[in-house]
Amino acid sequence: MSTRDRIAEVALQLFSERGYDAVGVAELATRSGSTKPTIYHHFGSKLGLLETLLRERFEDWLERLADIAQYRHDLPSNIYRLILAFFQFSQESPHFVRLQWSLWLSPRDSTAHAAVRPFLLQQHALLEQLFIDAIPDHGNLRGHHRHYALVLSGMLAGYVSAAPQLGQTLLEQDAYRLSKQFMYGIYAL
Amino acid sequence: MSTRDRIAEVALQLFSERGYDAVGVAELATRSGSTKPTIYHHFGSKLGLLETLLRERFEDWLERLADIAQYRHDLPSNIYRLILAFFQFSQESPHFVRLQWSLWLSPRDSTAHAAVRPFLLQQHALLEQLFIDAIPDHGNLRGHHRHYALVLSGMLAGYVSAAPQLGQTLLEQDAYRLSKQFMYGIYAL
DNA sequence: CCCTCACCATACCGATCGGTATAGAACGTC
DNA sequence: GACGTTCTATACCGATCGGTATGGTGAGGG
Repeated sequence: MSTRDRIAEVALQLFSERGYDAVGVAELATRSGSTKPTIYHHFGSKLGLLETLLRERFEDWLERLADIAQYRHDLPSNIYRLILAFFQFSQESPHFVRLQWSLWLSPRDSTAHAAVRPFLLQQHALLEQLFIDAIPDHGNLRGHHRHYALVLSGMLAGYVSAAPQLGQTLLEQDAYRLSKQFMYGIYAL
Repeated sequence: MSTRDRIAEVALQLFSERGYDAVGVAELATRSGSTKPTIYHHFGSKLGLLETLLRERFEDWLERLADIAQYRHDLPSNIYRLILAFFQFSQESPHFVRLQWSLWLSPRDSTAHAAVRPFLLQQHALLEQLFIDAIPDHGNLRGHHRHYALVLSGMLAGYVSAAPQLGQTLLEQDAYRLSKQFMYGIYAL
């Protein structure tokens, strides 16, 4: 693994564990077995490091997500597969997932929030679009696609981020339960 | 308003807007029309200021919440009133609510997260207890009280925090919709 | 052979960080 | 009138912050 990639990985881990502001460039250098000049050689600045990190990770993830969120006249299947994907992804890359959600709710005017914001808006837009596309088959979604997108991502953020803290693991069975719960919540309204 | 209270208020606002780490004590002093020595006189340290702030605000809020979350054999009413309370509270004290949720998902090992953690665990416990108490009347909650508490607080955190960012306002009608959606999600399982 | 590029090592920069020392002003209470 | 408490003002501390300067090594490609 290249020095560049080692730096990015260490940064991802430390940022997700202690927060962007609380981690100094000097520590990133030593922990990745590298030096400050090397970091600035590759990423230009501390913020550039964060942005690069997020961009590279989000590219793959948003591509995956776009496929899963593609409406195919079976909304329950979409919802289930979405939730499952988030669960699996947070087991593949727990640091990245934790970082993304923590930055999502992090203070509006923080440096770090500004860096994720565009990606999270894209992600949110994918969810909204799913609900918009499903309107012809599910009339009671009309006018409420934003509401449902918010609820879904809120549910996911809270569940995925907080569950590990409470000793709860993310199982397929939970994904199934969540999707059922969410869908029946739609049918009923 | 006393100097002490002005400091606390300014701190609450700045912490919620830019984050605990990103706000210096010097700025808190000037913005509250006071000085650093005064801040240290009242709160001992920057962290002490945050802790005091959270403790005082959470005392009232958790008391309110405990009353609302008291099970009275009408779970839908509990859920609706809980959601409504969160909506109203985030209009009364938007800074505090934003701060609390952002710290909830903030990195596990950050200084600031450690300061809210006990309060948020208390809050979570109130929700879990509600679902536990409702088991005799709603058998399908059995074994899943933690699941439902997580979903509810996740829904609330995401909705309350993200909605304003997307230009969505929090209306009573949304609270009603959320509670219905949540309850039907329970009935169905 | 030479140039570029990825990298290392050390040392430094000015600015800001959290926190304190010192000294004194305004205040109500005994 | 002495006293504790709540402040203000100024100046300072060592440590750490993000970022840079200098000077170099070693490998790959034209």
